Amino acid sequence: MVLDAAVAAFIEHGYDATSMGLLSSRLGLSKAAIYHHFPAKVELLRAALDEALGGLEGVLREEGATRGSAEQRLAFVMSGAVHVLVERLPYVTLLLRVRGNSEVERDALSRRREFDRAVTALVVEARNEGSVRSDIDPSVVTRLIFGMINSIVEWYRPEGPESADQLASDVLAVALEGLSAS
Amino acid sequence: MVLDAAVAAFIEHGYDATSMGLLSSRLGLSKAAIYHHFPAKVELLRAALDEALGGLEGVLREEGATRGSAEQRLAFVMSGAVHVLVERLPYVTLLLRVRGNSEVERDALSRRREFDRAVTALVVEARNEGSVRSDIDPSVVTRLIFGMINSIVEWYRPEGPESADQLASDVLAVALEGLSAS
DNA sequence: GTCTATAAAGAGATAGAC
DNA sequence: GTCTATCTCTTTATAGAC
Repeated sequence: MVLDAAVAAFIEHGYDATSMGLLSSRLGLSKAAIYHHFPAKVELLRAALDEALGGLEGVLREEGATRGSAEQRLAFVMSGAVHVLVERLPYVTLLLRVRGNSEVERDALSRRREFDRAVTALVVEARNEGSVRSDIDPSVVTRLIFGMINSIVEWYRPEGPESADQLASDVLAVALEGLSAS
Repeated sequence: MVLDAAVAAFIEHGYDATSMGLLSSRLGLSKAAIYHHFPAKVELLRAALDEALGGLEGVLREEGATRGSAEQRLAFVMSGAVHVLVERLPYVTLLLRVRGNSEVERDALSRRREFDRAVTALVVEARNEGSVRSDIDPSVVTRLIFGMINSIVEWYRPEGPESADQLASDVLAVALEGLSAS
């Protein structure tokens, strides 16, 4: 598929630095043939980012994210984010590289910030509930935890030894209990 | 300074996508003037990456990283990495964006992997010592913790409310004890 | 140490044939 | 649905004047 090849190239070289020429030679197609499928380079980016954001936003709409204690909902969202990240790895990887250099990128950043706000609200709830530590600013906690989760795109490979479920469980353990023994 | 302006532009647009023309207009200099200071675009990248890697490698050479229990040395290295990251924020940010698309980038990635290996060895030591949990693979633990630390470049701003010392202490707390209350 | 001018190559995108 | 050919603009880098 054209989109998957494009996303792989965008990840390797960055969106701006990926030329339609490089893309066409990777696909074994002419540049004109790519323009038959997508009207402009930026539409490839838009489609990929929407795939990633749709997955993350979907987690917040699931029942596990809206029912139960704040602690349970937070754990559900963290685990759900890990699963989306693994299942849509290239798309989420690309999303995390976006810096806001065009309208499409700024729209994606805005949706991403909305997701962050929802998670921070959940951390605040869990904190008021007494299940999350109250000695650190909630937005710092959210950023650190999602920094940990998002960093998975830098090294996780689906064909490797660790399954998505195992990874999600490891992330939850380290995030909730830390790396200290017992 | 030419290098600082270049690094800021590389961070915003990506190295490959930053043209010497953009750089020259930001500096208020002609392109030819930049070539008087640096013989090629890639030398700006090399200088910036060396600044970041030198800082991280320096942490491993300090006394706190070579003396004391593995637990103490690991905490020192984590805290030291946070401080280097804050003090050399643009350089480290650029380092973390490098993907290995040229010889200079591959050299930098290789030095970064060497740093990672040293930290993983420290985690293994701390684990054998009984101070780090043994139910999760040490290289996964290292990647998650440094994923958390490295993600700081995405949001930390020196002019903000949190000092580098406060941040380092928050990171150590979340990394070691997790986000759960008590 | 900085400039203007320019070379040579590559960019995104389109026209029109098949 | 894919091609070749082409347009126009921008790219890295250099030459040579001041």
